[in-house]
Amino acid sequence: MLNITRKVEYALIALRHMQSKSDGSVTSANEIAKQYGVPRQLLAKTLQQMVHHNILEAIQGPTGGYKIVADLDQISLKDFFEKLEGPLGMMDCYFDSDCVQITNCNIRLPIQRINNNMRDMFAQMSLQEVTQ
Amino acid sequence: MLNITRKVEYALIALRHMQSKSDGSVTSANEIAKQYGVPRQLLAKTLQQMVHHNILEAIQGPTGGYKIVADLDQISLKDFFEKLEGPLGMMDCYFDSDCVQITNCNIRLPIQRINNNMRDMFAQMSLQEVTQ
DNA sequence: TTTATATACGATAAATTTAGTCCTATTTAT
DNA sequence: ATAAATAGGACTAAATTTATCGTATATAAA
Repeated sequence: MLNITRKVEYALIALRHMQSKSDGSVTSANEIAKQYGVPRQLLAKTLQQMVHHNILEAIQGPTGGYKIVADLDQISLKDFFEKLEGPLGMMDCYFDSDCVQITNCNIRLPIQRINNNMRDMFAQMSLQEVTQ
Repeated sequence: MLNITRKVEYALIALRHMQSKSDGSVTSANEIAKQYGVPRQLLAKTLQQMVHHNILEAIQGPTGGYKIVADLDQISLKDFFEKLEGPLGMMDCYFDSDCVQITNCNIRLPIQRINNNMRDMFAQMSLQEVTQ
C-alpha cells in the first residue's frame, strides 16, 4: 500500500546514477538499463518525461544521452512525484470528482486531512535529499 | 499515486458512521451499503476484517450487525492501514525481496528514508483523529 | 419450527491500473 | 551511408484492485 511506481523508481535510479558522474558527461538510457537491469524503453520514456519537465537535458545522435540540468535541491519530492505521475493524493475525488456519492460521503474532510499531511511531508523533502 | 484503497475507504466510512450513533447500537453492512452506495459484500468483508482485528464486534442473526469495541485513539493510522492492507511501504523490496537487482540497486537506502518518514507520519496519527 | 435477515468466508470474475513492448521517425557523430 | 542515440504513438501483457457469486451458519421473531 502507498507504493511508488516503477516510473518513479527508474527515474530515481537514473538521477542517482547521473549524479555520481562528472558534471558535463552524458548518460544513455542503454547504459542505465544494462547496469541496473531495467527495461530500456520504459526507462527512456521516463527520462524523456524528465526532459519535458526541465530536470534533464537530452543530447541526440550517437554519443548522445541525458544529463541533469535542474537544481535538485530546488525540486520537492511532491513536485517530482507529480511531474511524473500526476496529482499526489490518497483519493481521486479531489481531482476528477465523478464520484456520485459526493453529497453523502462522510469521509471527504478526514481523508483530505491525511492527504494534506502527506503532501506537506513530500513538499518538505527535496529530490536532492533522496538522490544524494 | 499513493492512493488509499477502497477497502480502507469503506472501513473509514463505516467507522465514522458507527461513531455517529449511540454507543450500544448496532449497524448492519446493508445499512451502510445503502446509505453510502458502496458494494455490500465487499464492505462486509472489510467489516469482518475489522472484527478479526478487534476493532469491531459482530452480532449475528437478524437485528445483528457490527459495533465499535476498540479505542480508536489507541490505534495509529499506520496500524490501521497495515491491519487492512498489509505492510505500508513505498517499495516491496523491503518485504518480499525477490528483486534480483538488489546488489546493484542504488536507491534502496534513499527510498527507505522516504519510507520511514511516511511510516512515522502515519504512526503519529490516530484513527480517532480521522474518524471523529 | 419455519422464515427472514444477519454475519462468515472461500472462490472467482470483472475492471482498472501499471508495466512493458513494438514500431517508426528523427537526429547526428563517425 | 551507417550506426547509435533520442522521441513518441500504439498496443499488449501483467498485476493489482474491486466486485460478485455461492454457500454455510447464526438467531430473532412470527
